[in-house]
Amino acid sequence: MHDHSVHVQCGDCPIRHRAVCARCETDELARLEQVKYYRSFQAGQTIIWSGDRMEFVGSVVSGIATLTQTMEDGRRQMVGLLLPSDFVGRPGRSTAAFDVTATTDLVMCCFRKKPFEELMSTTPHIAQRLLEMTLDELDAAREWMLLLGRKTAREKIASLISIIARRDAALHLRRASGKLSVDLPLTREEMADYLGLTLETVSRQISALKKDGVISLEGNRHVSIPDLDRLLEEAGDDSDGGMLV
Amino acid sequence: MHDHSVHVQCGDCPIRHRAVCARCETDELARLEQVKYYRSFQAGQTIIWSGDRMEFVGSVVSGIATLTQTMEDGRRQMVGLLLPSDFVGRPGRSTAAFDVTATTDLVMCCFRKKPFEELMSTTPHIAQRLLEMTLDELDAAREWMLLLGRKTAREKIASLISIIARRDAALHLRRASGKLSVDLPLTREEMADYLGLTLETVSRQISALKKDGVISLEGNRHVSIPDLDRLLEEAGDDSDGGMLV
DNA sequence: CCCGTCTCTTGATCTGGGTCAAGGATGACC
DNA sequence: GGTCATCCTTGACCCAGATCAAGAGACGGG
Repeated sequence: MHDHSVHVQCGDCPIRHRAVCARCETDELARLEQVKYYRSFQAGQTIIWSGDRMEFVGSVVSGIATLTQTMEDGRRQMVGLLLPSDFVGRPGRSTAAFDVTATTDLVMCCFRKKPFEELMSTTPHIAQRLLEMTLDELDAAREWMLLLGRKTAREKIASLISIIARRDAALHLRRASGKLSVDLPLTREEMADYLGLTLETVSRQISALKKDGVISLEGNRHVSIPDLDRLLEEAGDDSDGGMLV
Repeated sequence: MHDHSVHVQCGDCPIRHRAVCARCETDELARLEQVKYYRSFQAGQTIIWSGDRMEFVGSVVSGIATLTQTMEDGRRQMVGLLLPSDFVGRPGRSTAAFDVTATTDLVMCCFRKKPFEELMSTTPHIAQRLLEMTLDELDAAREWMLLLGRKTAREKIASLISIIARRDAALHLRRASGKLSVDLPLTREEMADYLGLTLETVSRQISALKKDGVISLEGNRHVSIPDLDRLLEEAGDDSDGGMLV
């Protein structure tokens, strides 16, 4: 017999806590537990190729993965950035529509798709939670579309930094810890793929923001933000209120 | 007592057929029927402003609506194009994230949000169908991101025409009717907002595609496509197979 | 039929970001 | 500490698409 409270805590598997377990019942958990497994990937390794048959869904436990789309001539656009606790996979679809790649070493908590779908069809909470998560992703994708279609290179960079800062803050529940700083988990090239720019332009605009005192760098990947409002203004977002800190 | 078969047909209300009724039961339909109502909008009228409280969900019965986002300085990006049978609204959210505007005269079939959500929580099929629709939208948004971030103006125009042709074909179940032709339901400016371009560039690229024989125009809004494969090639999509015709 | 309003086209010019090219840092490994 | 590979920066130049501007259709209303 499973101990309910242990399962609600979910150990090192965020999906069960965040996506599935909120108001779970013991036997559902037991069934989930039976089909759950972990997979590790090395930095740079492709997890799923676009068009592949997908036989699992899951969530990121640690590390970072990206969702990208590539044209025949090599032009590449990132269409999703997966941080720990983010969900991957589409119940009801048999093939992947995009490449999923680990950009750092990565651990995922996976569920075989069939049993997961069966569970979903018998447990309304799961479908509802997934719907909520998918709607969040859709909103994020639409903000991203504004960025890609209408923002300048400088605004794109400022937006990316504030997006990462926000997700970071949400993830670590870090509160008003004085100075705000973020580690960029992406190379310049990955940022370029995220933003629809070239890596040279990314580099130039980061240098420009640094020169203008909007951000400062310690090493290539660590950014401090002396004035968050200033950064948000540079990002061209309409007032974002107290999302951060 | 409701006649089940009538409700499965759904009369003039596509949501009930497409989103809700697939495997419905009589009493669910009766409950839905009680909270269902129609609203008409004139061309150009704003249906919902971003940030507004949203007290209904629904689907487009006839006409066309757009989802747009606008920056303070007026730069504008379309982030959704709603054709008949498309769903609007986010169960679980209280405020709208984007402006919804009728670009033609429009009829929507609406459901008050509260009862719809209650129905959703008691009827697994509804949440599952909505999840499926939302995943479709997310896929479309991600294709759109590739277009916005990486395609040239010419590719963007060719993509837009093929997207509209595809949706049109799906909608009207039109089969190999000889020559392929589409009505563009958008002004040049709306196309520009869709594609992240200016209206002048849209006009120029349409002229160029016409000059090169990829499309031909009858009037400003009606496009014929002599060679679909040629158009898809211009759009830069990797092989789309027999999605059309 | 004329008038005003929208929508669309086309031309001339400008510029943000792409492209090409050359190094400079950084860090892992021997 | 040296070597190699990866990542990043900066400069010079160019071009696709934006901007500014003028005018041509299309169309509904009086």
